[in-house]
Amino acid sequence: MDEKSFDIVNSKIDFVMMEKDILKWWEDNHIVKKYILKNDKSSQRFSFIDGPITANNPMGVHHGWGRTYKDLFQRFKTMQGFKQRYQNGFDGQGLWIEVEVEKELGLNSKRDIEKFGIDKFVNLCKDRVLRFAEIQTNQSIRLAYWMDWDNSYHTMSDENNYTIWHFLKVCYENGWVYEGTDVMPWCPRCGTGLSQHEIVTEGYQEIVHPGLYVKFPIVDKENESLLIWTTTPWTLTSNTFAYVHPDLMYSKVETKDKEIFYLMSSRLSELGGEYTVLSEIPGRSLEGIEYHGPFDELPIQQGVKHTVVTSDTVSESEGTGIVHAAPGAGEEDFEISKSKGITVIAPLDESGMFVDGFDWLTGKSVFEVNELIYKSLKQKGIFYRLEKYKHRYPVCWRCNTELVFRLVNEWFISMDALRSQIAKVTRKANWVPGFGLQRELDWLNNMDDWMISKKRYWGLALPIFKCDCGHFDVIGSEQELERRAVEGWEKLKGQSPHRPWIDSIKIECEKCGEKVSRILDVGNPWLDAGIVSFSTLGYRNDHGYWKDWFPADLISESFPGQFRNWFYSLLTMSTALENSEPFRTVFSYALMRDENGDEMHKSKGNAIWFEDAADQMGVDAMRWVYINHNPAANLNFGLGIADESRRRFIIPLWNVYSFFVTYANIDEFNPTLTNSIPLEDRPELDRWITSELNELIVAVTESLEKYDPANACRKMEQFVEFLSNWYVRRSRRRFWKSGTAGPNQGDVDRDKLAAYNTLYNCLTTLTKLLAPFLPYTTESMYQNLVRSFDIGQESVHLESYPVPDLYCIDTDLSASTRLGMRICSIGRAARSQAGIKVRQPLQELYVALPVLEEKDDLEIITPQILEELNVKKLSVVRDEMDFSTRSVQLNMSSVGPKFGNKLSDLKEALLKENPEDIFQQTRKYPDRKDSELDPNCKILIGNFELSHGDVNFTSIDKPGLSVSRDAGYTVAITTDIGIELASEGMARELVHKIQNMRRSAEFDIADQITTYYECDSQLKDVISAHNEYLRQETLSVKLIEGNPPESSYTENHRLDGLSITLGVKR
RNA sequence: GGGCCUGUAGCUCAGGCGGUUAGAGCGCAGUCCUGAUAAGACUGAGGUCCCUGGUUCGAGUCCAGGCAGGCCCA
Repeated sequence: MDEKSFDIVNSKIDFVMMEKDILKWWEDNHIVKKYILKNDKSSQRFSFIDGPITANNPMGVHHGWGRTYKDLFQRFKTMQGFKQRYQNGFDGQGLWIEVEVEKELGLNSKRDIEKFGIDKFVNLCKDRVLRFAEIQTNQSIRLAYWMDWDNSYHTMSDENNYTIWHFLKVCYENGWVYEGTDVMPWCPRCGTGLSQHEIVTEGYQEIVHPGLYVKFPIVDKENESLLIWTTTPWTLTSNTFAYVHPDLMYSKVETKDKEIFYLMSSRLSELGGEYTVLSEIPGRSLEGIEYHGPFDELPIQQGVKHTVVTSDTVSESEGTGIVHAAPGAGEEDFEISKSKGITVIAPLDESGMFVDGFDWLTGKSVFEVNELIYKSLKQKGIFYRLEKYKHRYPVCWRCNTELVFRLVNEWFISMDALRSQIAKVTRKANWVPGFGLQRELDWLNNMDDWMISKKRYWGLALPIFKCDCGHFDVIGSEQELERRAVEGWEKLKGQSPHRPWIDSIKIECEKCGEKVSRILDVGNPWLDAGIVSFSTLGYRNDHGYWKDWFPADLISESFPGQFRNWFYSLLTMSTALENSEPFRTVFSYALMRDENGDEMHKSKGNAIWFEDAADQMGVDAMRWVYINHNPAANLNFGLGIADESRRRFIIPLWNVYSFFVTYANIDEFNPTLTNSIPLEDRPELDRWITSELNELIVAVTESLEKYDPANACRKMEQFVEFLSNWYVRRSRRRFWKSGTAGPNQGDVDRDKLAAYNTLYNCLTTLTKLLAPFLPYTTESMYQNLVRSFDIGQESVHLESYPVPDLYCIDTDLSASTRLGMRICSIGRAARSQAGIKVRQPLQELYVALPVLEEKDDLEIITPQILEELNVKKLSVVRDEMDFSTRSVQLNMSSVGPKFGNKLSDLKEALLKENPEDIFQQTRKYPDRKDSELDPNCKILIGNFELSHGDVNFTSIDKPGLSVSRDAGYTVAITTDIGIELASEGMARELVHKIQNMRRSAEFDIADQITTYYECDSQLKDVISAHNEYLRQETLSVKLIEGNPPESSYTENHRLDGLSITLGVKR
């Protein structure tokens, strides 16, 4: 005899503790390793490429969201038998890391770093990355994110950097790499330019600047000036021209003080005092006018001729309509100066200090000169007016320093040749959600050339060697570097290809033979992440392997930002190298907010740390929240929502499981015995839930394959609701009743065994179906349900994903059951309306259906409705006149297409008819009261001829019944309770009381008892009439009249005003 | 200024092809259950489906134009 049984399931389980136990069990038994090797021999592959996580801080819950998706899809494919790589990535080069290390060291400028030592600094950056990579790894393991953690890639790895070199070499060979001068946003604190990517969104703040009005005296005209306006007084030092709109009108005005100003007619309100307009001219008439610059006395301004030019970029909405231009300090000014060939003065060094040639300003910071400039302007008599001006202005996204615009030399990849090609490649990928494609194309259209250089320390060493003769070279590999190195190779040997070690290398210029050094710039970090679909797959050294895994079947990241960052760099690099899409599907999702919908910020205190969340809500509850959410919408996340998901889904699931185990042990159910009941021999309730289960497998599999996991969650919640609130509830008595389901085949109750077979199948299938979603809960259930009997795989995560058995799907049964549930719901409403509780049996239930064909559906489910609603008889009412007055409606979906625009005439005609007459026209034998529907009937309404499907009948209830309606269904119950029914109701009430007493007396569920009663004769009659029933329901071997003995558990009760003393004894 | 997304119950959100009386969860009100029990179930009250116009016999759904919010880019 088999001694095995299920472990008792605690229905008040502490999920967090359970998860920690499971986690330890996985570790002790090396389950992750086995999972990763599970499909090693499989010929099917699924290539997921991980977007590297910045290893700079511990994970927050928002990382958990994205990583849950990554894990979900990989687990799903694993269970389906696909071989995968499971490689996680860490992003570790760049300014993010530098800034944190600077903070740790208390450094505050590039000079500080250089004094500290670039080599030490860079090593500390590497250390920091490794430190947080380890922390994030452990956090991810807690999330049950199953990756090959010993094989994570780092963007700072030699291979990653060298593969970027290769990419740059290809760009170079195509002539796409160039050094450009540009005026660009620059952070004086960090000493580096910011790329377009970095400031477009996060990088703006409302800042108050001076709004300064200055006179530019016109050469050779007494008292005549252009009036200009600027918010950056320091740029006046580098003014080389001014510009006006060619077509808009400008006014020449005279003030009280006899000064003459030129400014745009629509901006005259900028003038302080009274004035007279002398004349009006279009802007182009001002073109060529020469004026005295505001800082002509500075050495750097010597020989600069200042003139007015035109440009249609001049705004009518601010300033004076005459724009002062300092092309060395303003983007737009620079563009215009380039096209007109005007002198450019670049005033600032990389820390924002004035360079030589600015006399008393030289060496002063751009942030400390405003007052001095006002003073100087006043001395020269050209200061006009100063006010405050509030506007959006770019700041450094890391340190919040106001950016300045600065003329710099930077390195770029030209996008002109690539742009349309990238767009083609972009269209080949499947974007989820769909609008992602449009977003990406939009970005590509607007994208300038890609600036790839940064004047910092920790990052990709750009392999560009630029000679004084003007020639530059790009090195494409470590071998090429070694071959070409004429100096410094020994300094790099044994080090990673980073600054400062690589800076010692010199090569020989191909053009002039001079020794050439590498430019000091490091690379844009999106190069680092964009190359991973090559570098991590052995593109350079194992091309066959790369071909096996490229392009990725899936990548997944949050979409804000990634269109212009990772998605963009992946697409660009893949297009340049292979003219191929780097991924087939990109699954992206929105932003996480706090529970109130506010942005999470560390400083605001509403950010949630991953560990706190895991320990408070449990990982599975978190995961369910994540997956259950529409990824395209922001997720408002918090403790409350996780609790809700646990209450709504995980606990009901657990309770069903706990219920099953409780009774399965009592009845010695053993899943390994071969005595299971064939499905076709099981009751329809079993066949129904099995049908639903198989439909669920179909739906969940489809949803995951379509990357719509939230829909899978909805379906599973619906199923568990069905399982718990219909299947188990309706089946309870089958589990309670006597007889076993165990090994003694002799007294096996077949109906009971069928119930166990069915529920067991539902639960074990669910654990597999849910394993990718809730890895802990399903493992805990699986170990008990399956492993307790030494069957199945070692872990649920080593199982195959369930495959539907389409043969089991019975849509008619499904429709019947749903109809039954609906009728019960309406019936309960009718009961509650009449104030009669379900325990009181009632005589009859009348049902009227909106569609007569549904009568067949109803028949199968009728016994269950009777039991559920506790009524003796159910009648389908065709003639609703028994309890109501008839009315008729048109069935629009069938009558619409038939009659089209004559429908309003038909409606009018219908109003004139008697609904009862119309009803009779649909009957086979109109003169007989219970006549059936005539399927071929013709209904005449006015001039219209309809068939029975074109109309629906409904009715209004009569007294004597309690009637309730919903969605076209009408249900009526009889409310008369005769003596018989009342007695039966009281018997039920007694059962209920005795069962409560069993509990209070702390008897075991299966204990047989003796029950004593002492009461008046009316109740005695009830008890004797229902003696058998009472004993069965309460497991009472004997039912004894008389006062309960001392040893029994005793209570006094009142039933319908009658008193009774009850005693129960084991 | 251009592009994209969103607008449905007090809150968070579902609503395949246009079709009879628009759904769920939470919250609220009331009731039940007590052999899944620090759970659970049921019933009820909540809707101008952002507005206007159009197409159609029929629009939450399709089209156009607004309004509001969000995102992306000038």
